[in-house]
Amino acid sequence: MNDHETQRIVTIQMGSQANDTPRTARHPTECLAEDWLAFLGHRWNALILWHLANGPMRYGELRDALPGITPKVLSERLAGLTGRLLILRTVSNGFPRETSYQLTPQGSTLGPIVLRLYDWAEENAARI
Amino acid sequence: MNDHETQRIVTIQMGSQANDTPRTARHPTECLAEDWLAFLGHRWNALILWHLANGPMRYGELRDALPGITPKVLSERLAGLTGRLLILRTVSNGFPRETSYQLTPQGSTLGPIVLRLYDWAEENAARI
DNA sequence: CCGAATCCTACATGATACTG
DNA sequence: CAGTATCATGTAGGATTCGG
Repeated sequence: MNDHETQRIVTIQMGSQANDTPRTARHPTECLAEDWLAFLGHRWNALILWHLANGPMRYGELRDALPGITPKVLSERLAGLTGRLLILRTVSNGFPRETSYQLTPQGSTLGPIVLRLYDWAEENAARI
Repeated sequence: MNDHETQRIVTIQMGSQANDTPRTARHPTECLAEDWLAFLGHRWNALILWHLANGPMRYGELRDALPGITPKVLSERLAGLTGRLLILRTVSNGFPRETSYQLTPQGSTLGPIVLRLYDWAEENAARI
């Protein structure tokens, strides 16, 4: 199993650098914002949330909405987002299988924040 | 060189991306927020901005304030932040040389946004 | 004091093929 | 349809050393 998207609890503000927690893909961080920025900075993650903001989507729909993403990476991202409780996975028991993903309440609250960043970028840094 | 650039057509309302811009991110993105998330998600970047929020700091001060960072990486980050006009670099002509970094107006406006993410994380995702 | 120049490794991402 | 399993590769981030 490939899990370079493990979760972890980070101490807020210069906590003791406890290494007893499972390490994440990158490096131990002390700041929650830093940690989430790293997570959201991973490719596709923010985009997936963006798409799901309009309502639930199936795996195939997401794949089609994200041209260039590979099934492996899409699975990884969905698992990561699910693990962080930003999205919810629902599987039907029919055939063919239908898996649906939708934002959790927490995932929804994240949208406006990213939106702010987007607005800021448009205003202040549209051209780098 | 990596030439298997998949062409993507997603248009979320993106800022046109100049190809001559120093792409610090791993991949070309179409969304400004996505791009900035990737940038800010790079290790140390947000933390450097955080530290500079309290006022100008010298290279050595930053290095000491960021335990574990190597001079190379610190230079890279400072260059990246400078290139994106988030911080300003000032060099004195004395000896020994004194280089000072401070937030630009744009860099300052970014702070509150990251703060929002921090608050969100504390509320909704403190324990993953 | 403030970096630049090398070298190195882990990880993030992708390509491709295959399965319940 | 909704994913795994392998395999490959660029690059981010770090260790170390040297220079102005």
